[in-house]
Amino acid sequence: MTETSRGTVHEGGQPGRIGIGLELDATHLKILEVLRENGRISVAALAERVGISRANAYTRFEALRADGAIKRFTAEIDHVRAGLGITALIFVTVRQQMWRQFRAQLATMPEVEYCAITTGQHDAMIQIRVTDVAAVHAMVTDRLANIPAVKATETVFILDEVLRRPYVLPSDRGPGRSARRPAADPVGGSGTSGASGNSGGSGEEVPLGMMRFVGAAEGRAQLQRDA
Amino acid sequence: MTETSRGTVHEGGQPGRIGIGLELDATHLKILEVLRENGRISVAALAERVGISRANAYTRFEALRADGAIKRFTAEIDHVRAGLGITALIFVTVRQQMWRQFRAQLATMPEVEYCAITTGQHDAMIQIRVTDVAAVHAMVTDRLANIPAVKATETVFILDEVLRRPYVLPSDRGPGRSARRPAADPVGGSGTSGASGNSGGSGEEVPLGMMRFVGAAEGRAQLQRDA
DNA sequence: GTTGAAATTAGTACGAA
DNA sequence: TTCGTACTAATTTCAAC
Repeated sequence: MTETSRGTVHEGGQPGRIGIGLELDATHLKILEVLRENGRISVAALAERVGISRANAYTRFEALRADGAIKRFTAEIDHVRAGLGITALIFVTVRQQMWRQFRAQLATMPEVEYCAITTGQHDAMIQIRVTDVAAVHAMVTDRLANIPAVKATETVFILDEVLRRPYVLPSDRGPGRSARRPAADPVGGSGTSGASGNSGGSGEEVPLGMMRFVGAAEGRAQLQRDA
Repeated sequence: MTETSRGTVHEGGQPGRIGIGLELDATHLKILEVLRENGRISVAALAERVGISRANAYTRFEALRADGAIKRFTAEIDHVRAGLGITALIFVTVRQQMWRQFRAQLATMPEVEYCAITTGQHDAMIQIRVTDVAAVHAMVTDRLANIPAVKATETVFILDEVLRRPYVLPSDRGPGRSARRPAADPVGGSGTSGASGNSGGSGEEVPLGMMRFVGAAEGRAQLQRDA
């Protein structure tokens, strides 16, 4: 995989605007912490739980929303009860120069809940939720296989979802740690963030160098525009 | 992998109570649809958008919540802005009979956002969010490798998150489709839901037979109790 | 960044269709 | 069941400090 998503696919969006839009302090993180566990809490109650005034809470709440630190509020639904009892992961190898088409096709598949571009053996991983096993088969052999951008797939079933946290926050690692300042990690010496000591663990491959990580916001915006 | 999560690990929870707790009709699904996109909408506004009375909306809203069809409300946070710019997937091979320990250890790792038990080459997939690449390395070699239950790992970086839908619903596939009644899938003939025609697609392995799919609710409850 | 008071809105209870 | 209305409690907004 050589061509990732950046630059080639994302023609929209200001290229310069990547970094800082709002300095998140400890109070902001505390707000996010509460909101992540109870997205329907009133701002008044939020203020009380965080320990700030109502007006302050409103200001910060709006700032976080406007800045994009809070993307949206959503309800977590029990897919089994909603009728989608089967979950599967499909690892896709994408033909070069066809990422745009691949993304466009993805947008037309409502059973896809999540899609990420990855390093490693495959190029992308998609997670689907469907009603029965036959639907997985149909998805892979009929819908995905018919996309020219898809070179190969590998499917795996999810037997159980052990854990899903509503979006991890840096404050989870311990109190008094501001965002944007990673602070010394619990390891020993390798604190030279970025492309520091890697490879050699338990068989992971970490091709450092041209890796431009994540940047989920842009990718998501792009796709949602197509959808 | 022989021992999945069911029966061995989940000692809590009523075994008989798996299925129906509430018949979801079209109105219920419509409510979920709205709530999934705007978890903070007022019940009054929800009623208007769904086309029912406020009183009815309150009743159904509470029913969905009590039944568990709505698990919780949460805020989607931009992890990059929150200071967690690196996302990685770690595929783990777990030593037999040690699932319980593996789960317990997972609960102590705040950087883990998601964990699912899978079929295929590996036994579990976990998704982590951290501040830098070094933290991934530390996670894999120090924390995971030191768990006896972990036999091997394989790490992959997420370069871009193309799509994340706030929980897929069956109604996404088309209007007028009730839950719990899959209806004929858009494929041709293989409508014999359950263990029907599989294998032979593009290289996926589907070991049917003893597969007991998903059941996410129980697993999650179990882990959250430990955390 | 905080407090307090007014206006609006949300949540509840009840009777009728 | 679902709807409509009236009542009560809470939240949001806006003001001055």
